Amino acid sequence: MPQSNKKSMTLTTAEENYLKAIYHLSEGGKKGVSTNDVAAEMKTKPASVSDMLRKLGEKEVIEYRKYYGVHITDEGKKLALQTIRKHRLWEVFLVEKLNFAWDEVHEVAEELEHIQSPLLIQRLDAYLNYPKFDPHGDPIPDEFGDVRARPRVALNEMEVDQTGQIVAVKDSSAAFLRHLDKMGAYIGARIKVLDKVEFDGSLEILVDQKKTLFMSKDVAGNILVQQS
Amino acid sequence: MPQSNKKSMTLTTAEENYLKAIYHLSEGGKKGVSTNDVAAEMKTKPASVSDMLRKLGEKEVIEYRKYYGVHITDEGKKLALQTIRKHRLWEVFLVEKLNFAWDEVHEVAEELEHIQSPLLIQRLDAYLNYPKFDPHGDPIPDEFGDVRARPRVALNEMEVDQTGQIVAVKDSSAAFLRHLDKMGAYIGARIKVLDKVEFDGSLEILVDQKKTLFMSKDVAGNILVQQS
DNA sequence: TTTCGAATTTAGTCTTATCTAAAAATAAAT
DNA sequence: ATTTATTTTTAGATAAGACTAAATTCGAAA
Ligand SMILES: [Mn+2]
Ligand SMILES: [Mn+2]
Ligand SMILES: [Mn+2]
Ligand SMILES: [Mn+2]
Repeated sequence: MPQSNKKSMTLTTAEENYLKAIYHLSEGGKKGVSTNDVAAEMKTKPASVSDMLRKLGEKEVIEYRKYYGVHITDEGKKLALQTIRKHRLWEVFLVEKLNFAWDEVHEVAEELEHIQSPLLIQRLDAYLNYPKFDPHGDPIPDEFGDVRARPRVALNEMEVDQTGQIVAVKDSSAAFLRHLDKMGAYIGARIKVLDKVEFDGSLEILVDQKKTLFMSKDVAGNILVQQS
Repeated sequence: MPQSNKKSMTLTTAEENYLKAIYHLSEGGKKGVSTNDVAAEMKTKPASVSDMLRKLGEKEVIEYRKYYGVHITDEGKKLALQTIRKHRLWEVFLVEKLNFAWDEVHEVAEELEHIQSPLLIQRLDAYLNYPKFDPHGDPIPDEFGDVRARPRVALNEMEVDQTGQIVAVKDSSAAFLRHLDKMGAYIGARIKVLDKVEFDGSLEILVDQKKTLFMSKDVAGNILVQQS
């Protein structure tokens, strides 16, 4: 029998991590998420994933048809967004209050997001003054799982002379973030595309109307801009 | 072979909880801690405890001789105090920053204490301004596991006319703490013993030179006072 | 339509942490 | 010094979450 999710569905830490991965892999694409994709994202083996998918299916947070990938259910989406909310609120706390660098917060938040206490999150949210975005520019869902997304475009997609503001990064790895720090790029920076090099697609960018810098197409592809 | 604890010994969450329990049960008494005592403290069965003791013994954080109870080792004491430090720092955070009541913090801190991040604790400590005591008056060990204990006596042991200041509680259960709130007793309150009733050992206490209140011997036994 | 390679699932093993029931050891009482 | 009562340990089971190796299914190519 399927789990009667009358009231509250409780997930283990492992289940929360898998569900979050599935949610993220679902974003954009309408087609199901494959076992291999989940395994890659979670750094586990496909066999382990199959097992977990069965369990998540029984709990009705995903729709699971063997061999055909999974779709997240509404209930699952709500739970995933709750975990994401907690993750991002903790990241804000670490950066704003404990002076962590933005490349130091992810691993710790990955643990903190599993602390079970609605009161804690409610109070933390208030303490942080109800932030709308995390240190990487990602939106923080509200307690009902609603996210207000900003329209944004990858920097490498912009044309010469277009302007905007860096609002987020696609890649939150420490290596990438430290590279941005070194270059002098940061969330909130006003930018203008000065040139796009034919040869390798790299870009020349004007930052805050004073500094110009070059970045590879690859780097620019992981910077998200709100155009203006 | 015993775990070569050359450098850093890492414990699981369950192991940390058991070790903390053993540490607390060790305090005061010089004789070993019994399997049954640990089982009672951990709300698990003695059979489960035996298993865990064997594991903790192999990791050399306790000295384990079958049938004769356990003694915590120096290494074990250091690790237990580290977990206790984290627990109490988080409790301070919850009360001071997130406005939790002192009877609401224990369960959450019981989870937060297992987050693995030396940087996090170091920063949290600084953010809280290096507190020396938690919301229940218990001392917070420093990063080397050193505790500076205050001399203190249970309120029911005091004589009539003696004075002092409430500095801690022995029982941190929500029920007891809420009772203290209702009575108007709190950490830091200046008190004087006005009377000790022959009949049932209950006490009449003057609080902050203005309010008098009656409390049972049982309640007084869980209030710790620094005499003056 | 058959075949073949990749993706996926199943089967079986391992570790951690718990339990119940049974056996063994210790401590206490005759 | 035995016998008993209590405590503790062992044996065997279960559940979660991972793995490897083997079997199965799917879909694309021939
Ligand atoms: Mn996580
Ligand atoms: Mn983030
Ligand atoms: Mn704990
Ligand atoms: Mn405390």
